[in-house]
Amino acid sequence: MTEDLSAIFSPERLSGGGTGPLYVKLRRRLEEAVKVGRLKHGDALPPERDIAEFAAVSRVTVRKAIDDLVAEGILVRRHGSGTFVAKPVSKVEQRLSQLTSFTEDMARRGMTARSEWLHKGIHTPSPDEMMILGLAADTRVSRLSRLRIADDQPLAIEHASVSGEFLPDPSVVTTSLYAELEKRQVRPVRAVQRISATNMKEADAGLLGVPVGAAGLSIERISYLGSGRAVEFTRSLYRGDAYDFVAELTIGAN
Amino acid sequence: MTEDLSAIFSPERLSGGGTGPLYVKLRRRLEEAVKVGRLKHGDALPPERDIAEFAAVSRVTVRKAIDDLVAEGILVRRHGSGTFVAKPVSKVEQRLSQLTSFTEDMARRGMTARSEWLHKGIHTPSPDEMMILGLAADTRVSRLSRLRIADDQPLAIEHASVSGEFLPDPSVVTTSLYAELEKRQVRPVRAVQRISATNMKEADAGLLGVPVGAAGLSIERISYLGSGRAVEFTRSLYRGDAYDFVAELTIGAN
DNA sequence: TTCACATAATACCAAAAAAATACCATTTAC
DNA sequence: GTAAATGGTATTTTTTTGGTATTATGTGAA
Repeated sequence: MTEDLSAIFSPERLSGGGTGPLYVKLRRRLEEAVKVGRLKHGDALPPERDIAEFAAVSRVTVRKAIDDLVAEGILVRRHGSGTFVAKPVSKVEQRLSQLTSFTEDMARRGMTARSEWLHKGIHTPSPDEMMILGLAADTRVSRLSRLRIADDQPLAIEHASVSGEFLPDPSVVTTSLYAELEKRQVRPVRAVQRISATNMKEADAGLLGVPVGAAGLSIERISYLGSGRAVEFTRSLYRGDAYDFVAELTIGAN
Repeated sequence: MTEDLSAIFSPERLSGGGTGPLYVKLRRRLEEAVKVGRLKHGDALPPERDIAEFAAVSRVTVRKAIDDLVAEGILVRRHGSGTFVAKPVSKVEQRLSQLTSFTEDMARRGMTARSEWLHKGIHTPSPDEMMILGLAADTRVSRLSRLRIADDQPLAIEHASVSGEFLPDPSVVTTSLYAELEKRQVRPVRAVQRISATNMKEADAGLLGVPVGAAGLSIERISYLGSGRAVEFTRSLYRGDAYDFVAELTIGAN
């Protein structure tokens, strides 16, 4: 995408634009352009060389102006590709995204968390997985099951299903599924989860060390790419009190 | 079929044609030609090698331009045969409805079909709808329920849920939901459906005029945009024999 | 003065995208 | 069946773009 250089970077505007060093003036112009919405989230800045030539300053000066905005998280640089306006991350989003991490959740309650793997494998998708992840019958799905343990007490069973396209080999996952997906450039930006109460069946109750029929907290989560494509489907069963609500989770980019 | 290469791909038009990489310019030319009707549906594009030679670029550049248009469904490639302008989407949509349309399905069995609306309304999404359609809690969903009647015998109950984003006002739907979505440029290109048997509950059995507990055919369908985004979620309950399978429907582009 | 430091310019490095080349696989015509 | 035509793909080269080290300059404080 090509910006109108003159509107933001014209030398006249710079020379007349307030006080201080050149790079500060440039930074103010950029900051303003983003704030006003002249540069929208996702937009590419012109190449540094173009800005420099247009504003009649050296490229390093341009870079210095951009440096500050990158440090503030307003801009994002990608080597060899360009500089882009970052996506704003709201506080609500940050708060909600914390809900997905078992480890952090336990830490907030003053517990130490670990987990034991029950299963990692690649399978033909079940009808549910086909429906939810939008898979064809001849594709594969990676399944990961683990027992979540807090303070040496088993607390939850977690079953994750990921399209094989995004995670061909589940054995590479050691701690965080999201971290592994991130490595593969798969970045879910949004998740919807349902939390409800259920009575434990024998197998689950046994693993969690509670009597059959005890109340459990069932959490189903589907996470989506920016395109709307479903990436991952996780069913978790927690020991604990019952409540029921639906939360929308937006995971901040970058 | 031979096209007039110079009209679309001449190097002069490319060098002067706007900004950006070569393949973007080429793509714009092609897009324009199809939109204006210079290339009509079914027409063959010239071979990639010819376009490349004529436009004085490499074949891979031509391919990259075509890639995008194929992804958008505007062009179709056939290995060893050629690249063609895709049929207008209405035709494609028709093929989807051929596989899922109650009316056509009944016609194929020699029955005359009609339907009675049970409900049309806009609602806050249920947990299921939020999960499946990927909706936030503060969005809306259109629900359409009807009784499908074949040869004056009630045969099925159908509940459709569509994201309000795609269908803000369900009352405008008279016969075909897909036709209405098509009007709004919403074109699902893929659907996954699950068909299974169930025992009828009292309410459904009453509507369908069968005894409580009679076997019914439950069909759940989710249709997706090309991007992978879920558009519509339909649950149908048919009278009839029982079978269970998962079907994937891909809309062929030729 | 002279040192310290911020500012700015020059020159070169590295990653990514764009484009070109060469070869493979499938379809169609004969 | 064979050969020509056509789309498919892997590899390489070139160009574009951000990253960094080095040098020069100006300004204020010891």
